Amino acid sequence: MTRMTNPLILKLEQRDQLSDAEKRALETAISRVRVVEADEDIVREGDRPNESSLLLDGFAARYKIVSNGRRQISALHVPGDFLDLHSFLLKTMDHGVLALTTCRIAAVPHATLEKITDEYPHLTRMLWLNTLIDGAIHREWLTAMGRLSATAHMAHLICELYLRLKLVGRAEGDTVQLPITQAELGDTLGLSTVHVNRVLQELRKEGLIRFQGDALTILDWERLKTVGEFTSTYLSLQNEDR
Amino acid sequence: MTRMTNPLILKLEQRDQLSDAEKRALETAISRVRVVEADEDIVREGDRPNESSLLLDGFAARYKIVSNGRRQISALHVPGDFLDLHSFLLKTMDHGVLALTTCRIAAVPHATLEKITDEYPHLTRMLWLNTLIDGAIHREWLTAMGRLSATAHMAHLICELYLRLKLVGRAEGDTVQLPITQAELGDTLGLSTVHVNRVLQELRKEGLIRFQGDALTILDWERLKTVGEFTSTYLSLQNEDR
DNA sequence: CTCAAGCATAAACATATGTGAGTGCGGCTA
DNA sequence: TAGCCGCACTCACATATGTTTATGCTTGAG
Repeated sequence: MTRMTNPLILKLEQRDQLSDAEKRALETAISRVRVVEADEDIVREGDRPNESSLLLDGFAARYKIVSNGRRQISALHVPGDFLDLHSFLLKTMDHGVLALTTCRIAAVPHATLEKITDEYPHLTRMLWLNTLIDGAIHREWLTAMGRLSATAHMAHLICELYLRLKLVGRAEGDTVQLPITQAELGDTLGLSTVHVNRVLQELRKEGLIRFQGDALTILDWERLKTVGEFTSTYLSLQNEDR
Repeated sequence: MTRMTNPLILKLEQRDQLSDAEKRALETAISRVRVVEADEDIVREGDRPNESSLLLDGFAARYKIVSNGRRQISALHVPGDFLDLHSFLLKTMDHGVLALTTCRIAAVPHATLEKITDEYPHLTRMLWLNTLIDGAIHREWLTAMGRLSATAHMAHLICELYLRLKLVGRAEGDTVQLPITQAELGDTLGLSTVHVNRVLQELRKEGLIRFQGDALTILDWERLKTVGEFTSTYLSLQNEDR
């Protein structure tokens, strides 16, 4: 294959080996690729998709709007992530998915996923695993949101995003491109933009990060991890039989 | 069968029909039943279980402890819930599971689960669905925690627990038994016990609930739903082909 | 080259929720 | 029957974070 490796395969192979047949099944599962511009919806709350979206390039967020227009982002997605694999079985979207930047998105028909569950038990487990890691991240965010200070929470999120981006080859040394506004960070952490700004400045003043434009640089990984009480267990980065 | 229906089957059949063979496979998947006393750990953080725990009776919570001893509960479980089905594929527990009351727990060996994924594709999808609903609940909690007031968040939680208990036959009219302390509610909502107390009193004063001892009564479902901005979509209560 | 838009930043002030230290009730247990 | 313990509940006070409003970059459109 001359084409760049599918980032989903990159991500799954981090967790367990895939056979050639499984990789082929994944590659051929993609029915078409489309581009969604920044700030557009990729899937809407209430939709009943008959395919799931795999993010090939760009950043996306799952979100929900509550009464007075406030928004909560419940997941941030990087290349290689499925945005709504869960819609295969949950059927109705209980939240929307938004492109934070221009996104390249592959469609995987639910009929194909069903066929995979019939014919490839191990690959099925790997897709299931993929959604379980999403769930583990949700739990970690709950803990951070409920019991960490705003500063610690932000440090935690930065640690996670840095690792996840590195995993799919999106880090250059200690730097990653993170094209996300402070307002979006606020919606992710459950904070106001003003407080996001305060907290980022604190992390900068402490010499933990640099964040200029979209370029986020980790200046002191160990201390950042300590401040954010970050341990990577929940990301299941180990390669083992699944 | 003279034995009372397995609450897991009750729960799954709400979402899609199970064949007799699938039900039998589930029933025989249970290797043994044990009892765990209140306040004891059912699974510990760091464990690598070779079986998953199905809650037959009682209340349990997934939790995580952060530095200064603070605790966050990331999931509350009622009969019929799997407590750590995810450990089948995630392998290492990134959080603990605690019995809130005396619990009857069935063990389902991971080897049996693997066999199910090999032989029963539809049942596999139903188990996968089960973990996806856990994930949907996590996202809902994130939204409530990040963007709702403490009062609304509490109202939301009460709506959810009432529905989930009703679903497995644990409601008598508008009343459910909810044996959970205010401190535990605080660890669930990310609040102090003092504030939990304030918030519960407000809901009582508003005539929305009664909460005496363990008996929680919904006095005004519609207004409670409004206050908590509650919609049940995320619980996937529809029966459909999956 | 200019303007407008979006974004980061700032300061003053407001408030929801946390903290610490207690009281008192009800139910076990000896 | 007494005493203890866990738990719900209170009050006074502390503070992390939100709100409002404004300023000035930077960048892209025209």
